[in-house]
Amino acid sequence: MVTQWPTADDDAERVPLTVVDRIKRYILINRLSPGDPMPTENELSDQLAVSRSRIREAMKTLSALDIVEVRHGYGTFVGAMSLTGLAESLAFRGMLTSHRDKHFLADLIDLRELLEVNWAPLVVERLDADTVAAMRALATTMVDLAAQGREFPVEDRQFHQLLVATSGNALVGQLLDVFWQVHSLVSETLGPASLLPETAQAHHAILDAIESRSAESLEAAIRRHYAPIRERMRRATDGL
Amino acid sequence: MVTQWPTADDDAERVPLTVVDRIKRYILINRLSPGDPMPTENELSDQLAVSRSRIREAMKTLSALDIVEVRHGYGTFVGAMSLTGLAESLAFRGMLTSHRDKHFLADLIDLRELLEVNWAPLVVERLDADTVAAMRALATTMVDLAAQGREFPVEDRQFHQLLVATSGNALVGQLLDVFWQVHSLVSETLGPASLLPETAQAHHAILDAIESRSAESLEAAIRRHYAPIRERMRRATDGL
DNA sequence: ACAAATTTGTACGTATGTATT
DNA sequence: AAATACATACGTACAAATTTG
Repeated sequence: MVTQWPTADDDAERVPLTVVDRIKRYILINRLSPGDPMPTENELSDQLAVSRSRIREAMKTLSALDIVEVRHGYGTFVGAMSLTGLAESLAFRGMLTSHRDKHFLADLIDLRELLEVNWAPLVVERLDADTVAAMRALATTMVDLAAQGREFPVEDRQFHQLLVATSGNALVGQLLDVFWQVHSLVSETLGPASLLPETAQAHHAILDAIESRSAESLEAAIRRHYAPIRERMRRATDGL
Repeated sequence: MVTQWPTADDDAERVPLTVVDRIKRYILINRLSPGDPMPTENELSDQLAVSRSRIREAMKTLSALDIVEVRHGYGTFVGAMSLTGLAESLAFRGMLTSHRDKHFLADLIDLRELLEVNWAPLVVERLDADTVAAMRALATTMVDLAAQGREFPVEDRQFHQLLVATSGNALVGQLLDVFWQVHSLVSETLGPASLLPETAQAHHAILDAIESRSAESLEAAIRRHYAPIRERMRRATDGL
């Protein structure tokens, strides 16, 4: 097995592995995949020779990182190792510090824009008509909702997921989705939404650019999409 | 049993908040900052009317996300909400799946390169001479170590931290550092390092480009820096 | 340097709630 | 509908670590 484990040189300094690490090692050694069942807490308690409470506390840690997934009354399974923990941590950080630290949301928006813009050439080249049609429907729904003064989080999130899916980089897709969630949660604390129609319309503009097959237009459209979002942020943080 | 959760100041909730959420709410409401002391486990157990084991399990979750920081025998404090949880989760995902899913490390490298390249113009414009000198010293150390066949993780990490610090985007700096850690950990499982001299020398080339004040050269130098890293990855995954 | 006090860490037993078959 | 397997919850006792006097 690849997992390096006490190789002669560290028996003086040898600190016993934590329960968390031993459970991780169990998953690694047994080559488990996401979704595979883990031993029950009682079995782990026996195998690792620690109490149930210790196992449970370790499972809470692993579960927070989505390394395991606990299904109440049924069992524990290897998790998908998604970025839900990052979302939770960042969202809390944003809610706690965005009053004092206006950079946080700004940095987040900059990152979102940068990552989306970066794949503009690829998107223009590869985005297929069906996906564009689906995105067009979402954009239309957004405009309708905005006209009624309603927000459109579900549509917006899915739109951006489809946009970045073309990149072929799964990690970026997951990261951007996390940033979307964090932005959505934190911006709620800044008061009611504003500039809804402008934001909704910006999605149509993005699709127009894609259909015009111009990477430059797409980049510009994406940047324009973030303008009203930044403007809203500016208004909110100015009023401190 | 369920002893109705008795905090009188908020009762609009249909489904009772989890212990984790109630502790988060405590931090939010009391406007605590990272480093501020939390109540002891016994106090929280009394205040929230749940057993200490429950409190401890919630603390494990919060601690995994660095929302609280627990110090044995001393107390619990509000955490820095760093990205350590992300690093742990991604590193484990990489170690578990990189054998089967070669995209993971590739996506990670692409992201690192993209983020560093993006701020090349700013770096060329703003990186001060002192920082460049410090980075030069690091690069020289790297070359020396490489010549002895030794690796240089500490120097490499610090080099890239200094490089991206210029961006002014703290979030990007933290993310890149996480990616560095994950890459470092996961690539260990691919076998011994290779192409060390090339990689070390690439850092000098980056500094040369910065001193030549050309954003284009810097971008090219950064991309060349990642070439031997990708090459090593290719060799490792080809041998599956 | 020592000891006491405080606080988190570990263990275990028992009872209860919950999802699946 | 019942049985089973499993996670959730509580309480107590003691161990280990850290600060403070």
